[in-house]
Amino acid sequence: MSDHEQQPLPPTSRQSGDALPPVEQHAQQYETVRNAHETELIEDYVELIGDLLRHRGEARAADIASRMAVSQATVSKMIRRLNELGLVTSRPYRSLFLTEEGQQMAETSRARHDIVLHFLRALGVRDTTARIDAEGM
Amino acid sequence: MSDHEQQPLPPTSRQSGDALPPVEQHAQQYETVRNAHETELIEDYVELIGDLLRHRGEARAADIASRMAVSQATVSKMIRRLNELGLVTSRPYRSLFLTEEGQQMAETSRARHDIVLHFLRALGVRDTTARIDAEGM
DNA sequence: CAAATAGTTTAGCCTTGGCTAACAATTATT
DNA sequence: AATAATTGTTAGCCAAGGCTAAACTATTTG
Repeated sequence: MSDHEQQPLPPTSRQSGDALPPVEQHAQQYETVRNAHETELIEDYVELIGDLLRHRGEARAADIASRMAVSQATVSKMIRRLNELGLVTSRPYRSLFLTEEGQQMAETSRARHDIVLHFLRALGVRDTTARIDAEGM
Repeated sequence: MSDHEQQPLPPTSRQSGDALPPVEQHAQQYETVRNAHETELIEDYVELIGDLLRHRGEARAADIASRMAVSQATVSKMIRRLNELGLVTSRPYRSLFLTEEGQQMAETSRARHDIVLHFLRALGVRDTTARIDAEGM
């Protein structure tokens, strides 16, 4: 039983009926997904902070907590992380602010979000916002 | 400072230029995303096992490890979980198999995958597979 | 201004999903 | 059959992202 893992297919598109993709490619896909997931949450926080700043002028931990349906403790911890990553500045008991880098990320993230939104709406999908966000598209 | 979190907007679609969605809705979106993430990895494993079974007749831990770019120890641990969840059956040094429930999940997962794929290809996107998988769409 | 309420932080716990290293079992090779 | 190589498991570590409970700070109110 050592005839495993051979046949390098033609590099065309594939769907599940077809044979499996070559190992390296397959592997890289999963790796990329894992990496994406790592930054995704961070981006969500940053984007939300950006939104709060734009619409409210300030971004308090409590708001983030309720909008994310997460405990304040969790937010507090996350803010520390964002701080370490140089994405936000925070002084205790004050509103958060985004650094240059943070703003950059917020915009990118928001832009990506909006593209999907416009796209789906252009296709005539109605009142999708919630679901789109929800399903993490 | 207690004028926070008011104005319940009309329940139409929204994009980032607009005001923020009402808190409960916003919160629920994030919750749904979190839940989705929890099952996502599980589904990936199950789907891959299904694919291996279909295309190879067997699904060994080692193959999963290399295709997922993950250590064998990780796979081993995961298999234990899948077992507890009643998704696979496994005997040491033997191929894995999917339970009824596991097969169900594999199919659903694969179907979802393929829909996105067909969709994008119908739009004329070329050689997208890798990227699609990769970006976790 | 004192007390109550609201917001923030800290400490400590839990689960997931990774890892490496060491060991065990199976399968292949000589 | 003995040895080598491959495969699988176990133990123990780590970081991320949740949680609750308790302590502390600020703000609002009586």
